[in-house]
Amino acid sequence: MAKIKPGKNTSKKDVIITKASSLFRMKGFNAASMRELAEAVGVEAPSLYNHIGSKSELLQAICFKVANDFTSQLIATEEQNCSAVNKIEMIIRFHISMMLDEFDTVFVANHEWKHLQEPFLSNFLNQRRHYEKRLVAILEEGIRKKELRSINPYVAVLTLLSAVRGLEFWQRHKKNISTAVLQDDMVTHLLNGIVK
Amino acid sequence: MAKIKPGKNTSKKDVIITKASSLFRMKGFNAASMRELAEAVGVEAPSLYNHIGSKSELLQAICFKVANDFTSQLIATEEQNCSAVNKIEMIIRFHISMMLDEFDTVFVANHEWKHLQEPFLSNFLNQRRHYEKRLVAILEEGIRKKELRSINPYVAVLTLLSAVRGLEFWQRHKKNISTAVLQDDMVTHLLNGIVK
DNA sequence: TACAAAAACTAATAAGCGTTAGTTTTGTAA
DNA sequence: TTACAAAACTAACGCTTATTAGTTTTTGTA
Repeated sequence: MAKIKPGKNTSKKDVIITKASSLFRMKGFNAASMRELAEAVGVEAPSLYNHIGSKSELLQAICFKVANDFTSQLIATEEQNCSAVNKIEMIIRFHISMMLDEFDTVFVANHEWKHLQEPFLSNFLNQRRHYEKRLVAILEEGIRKKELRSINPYVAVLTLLSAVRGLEFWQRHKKNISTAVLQDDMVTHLLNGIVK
Repeated sequence: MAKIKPGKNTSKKDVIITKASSLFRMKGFNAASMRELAEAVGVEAPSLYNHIGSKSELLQAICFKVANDFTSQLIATEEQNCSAVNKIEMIIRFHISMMLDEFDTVFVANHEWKHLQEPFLSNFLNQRRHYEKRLVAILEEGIRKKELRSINPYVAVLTLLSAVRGLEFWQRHKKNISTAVLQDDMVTHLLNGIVK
């Protein structure tokens, strides 16, 4: 018997993907072995293949789950009837909460996408590029409407996304500051830097 | 004969480390093989061991070179007789220029330190933690002297460092914007966000 | 020109990898 | 209780890895 039973709405495949996210984050995709993953799941390595197709498939599942989550949220934000500044704040807050709530998967998508195989690698990069372009468009709108300083929107998007990504280092300081303060301080820092 | 000769002041070991930086950045430490590295250098794999001790040693050389560069510059900055805001700007600009001029090595130090072996792993993390604490101290000084808003200095340091780190994605846009504009825009964005 | 050291080479090793094949155990429903 | 399918197991394959051993070639110097 497996030591870890999947719950009612959680297939064993989901359990494997969750454990893989944690393992890939901690050791990196290449350094994490299927034998280690199997031990974390509570089975022998070959048994994993009753539920998944390959190691690569696990990375694909993780990366595209994250990519789709971000894209969906962006669409929802674009449809909102509010100022560009408000939209940017919503997006920043969403990124922050994803970094905190879906840490393992977001981390893996951010760091290990490199090891995706074609055509998944190209797909993933295209999706990310497309996402960034839509963020730039929102910033350009804000600049046009004089809500924002006339900075280079590419640089600003790069700065925003990278700053939020940096929450991967947050684990260490979690105890000292509440996540509410964290969110507000980051939004303040990043928005004040560009708002007129 | 080796295809690539070391120059006057460049030992073959230096050539190997440079090629390793590039390879580790592109493929990751684990995915990059010594055979690939040897090919890049222009020899057979075992010949590398006439110049280096191990693959791990290469990663150590790269990571600690970068760590020491940053620490040296921080010391020089701390000794300057100027405001906290000025110091922060100097540090931001140094980080940006390192990201642009020493791209491969900084990238590897940022992404692949995980694969350092003990005691090097602990050393590296301690050095980084120490570095961050000294940045926090500079920010605290700025807040105390009312140069800066009263934000949480840990959050601000995290935001600054992460934003600058994000320049690893810069390669793509290099053609569109000059590095001077880039530097100024980023400094503006990040400093305006915290300066009173 | 001869000698010594440096650095290249070929061949091989042990270990670990993802994965497959074939078999046995387990859980479910008739 | 029997039968079937899902999922576990053991054993093993072919491949790649970093690295070592032993040998030959190249290089610099006396």
